[in-house]
Amino acid sequence: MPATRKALRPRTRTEKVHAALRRAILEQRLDPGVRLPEDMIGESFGTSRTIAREALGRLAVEGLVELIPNRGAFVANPSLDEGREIFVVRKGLERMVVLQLAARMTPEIARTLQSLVENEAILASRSEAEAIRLAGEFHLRLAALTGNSLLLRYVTEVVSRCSLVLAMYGRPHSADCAVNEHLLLVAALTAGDGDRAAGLMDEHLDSVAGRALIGQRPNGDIQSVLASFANRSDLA
Amino acid sequence: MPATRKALRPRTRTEKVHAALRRAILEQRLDPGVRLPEDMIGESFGTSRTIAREALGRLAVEGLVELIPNRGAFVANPSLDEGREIFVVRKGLERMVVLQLAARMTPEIARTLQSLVENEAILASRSEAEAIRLAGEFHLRLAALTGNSLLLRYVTEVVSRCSLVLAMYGRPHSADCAVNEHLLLVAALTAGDGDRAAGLMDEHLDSVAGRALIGQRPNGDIQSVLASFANRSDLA
DNA sequence: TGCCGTGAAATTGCATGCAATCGGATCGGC
DNA sequence: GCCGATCCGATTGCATGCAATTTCACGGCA
Repeated sequence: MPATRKALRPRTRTEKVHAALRRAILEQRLDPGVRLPEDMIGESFGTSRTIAREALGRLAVEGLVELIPNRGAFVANPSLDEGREIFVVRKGLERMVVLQLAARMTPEIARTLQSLVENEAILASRSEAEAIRLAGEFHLRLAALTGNSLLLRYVTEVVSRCSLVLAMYGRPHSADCAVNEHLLLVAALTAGDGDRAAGLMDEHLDSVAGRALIGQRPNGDIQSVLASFANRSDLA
Repeated sequence: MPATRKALRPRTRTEKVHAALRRAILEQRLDPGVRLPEDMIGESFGTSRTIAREALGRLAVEGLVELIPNRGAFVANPSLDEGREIFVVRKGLERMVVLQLAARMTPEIARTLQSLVENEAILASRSEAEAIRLAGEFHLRLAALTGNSLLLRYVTEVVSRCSLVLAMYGRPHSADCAVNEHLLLVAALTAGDGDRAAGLMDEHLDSVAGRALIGQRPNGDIQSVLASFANRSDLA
């Protein structure tokens, strides 16, 4: 029974708020630089400040939130230079992913990859938020397939922050990934050609990052945004 | 005004305990798997459980502590497989470091590197804890010199966790770095030969990881260990 | 008008308190 | 003697309260 390993741990409120806030930031529902008062977050999720405070502290460790003592918490607001740094790291990490993957390619993984790109083409264009989420999803799946949990964690983080950077400095839709590029990549991977895959991945990421230019659009008030995320993370 | 810099942000107690605990774990003063009760930590640092709790939550995000809901916090206890995963990621990250560094080599950086290895040879063997700290220090400095703060953060994390892994599965002193290997590396770097440096770094890390074998030794009670760290992090 | 104290409101940092949950000891049944 | 149910102490999860700090508006003064 390889089904449920250790999955169903009792999640604490802190974990839920942490996860919900992360989603909200990564889906660009909370603009970079926006202030995140503890009171308001607690109120939005129906908890006390304590919970909000802990969640913010953890998000700060992840680099998604900036915590300034006695001043408050803010959605991370990376400079363009920091954005570039993040992309550099991402490229390095994703290179590891494809190399690892190509090295330990199996028919089963190959099949999984195939179905991945197929589904991607189908789900491609639904909602804006969905598109953003989907853009990173492929890369996350790839990382997950390496079986290296730390690598997955890091890739998750950089993919997240890259979409944040693109939200700030890219034009609209620049966070989207070209499906055909993914297709080429999968072809190289299933062929076990790690070097070629690494090259393709590099190009792919360059093409994503290359779209960085402008784009600015503020969101409405924070509370209404968080309300929708609070619903999703309702305790059963 | 007397040059009281405001650059020094006021550190919160949470941050201090967070940092102190991290040091304690990374210097192997707290053995992997050891339980970390909130009460005891708070007491050790002269704060309430609230602070200890927040610090533990943040350490969990960093992967240095495992947090089990309703059960408590434990010093991370990576399996041998997880240890290998961490080393894989570390090698990839440090490859980025040397490539970046070789690419943007300047006379000043070269000088810094030189003095780094020289000091290293001098300080090499003082105390056990110092040796452990020093082992990672060189790699951290390298990462810092890239100017990429995210890369630095990740390298910091993996170096930390690698020393933890070595504490568990390596023989004593296996966390130490060979100074002469560092010397060769610096030579390649200052020559701007990124590929060669990358190769050397790979070998270097393999030689460190290769020493993984056995080794087991529990530390005394937690409180006495934490006491020394509490002193260091006293608020001035 | 512009600048700089001054004070009040807002917000954070932290401690404490209480209910919920877990682990282990005890005890009874087989 | 071994195993499972039951209770109790220990510890966590979370909310609330209070002091400290920051922010911001106001008003005096040049």
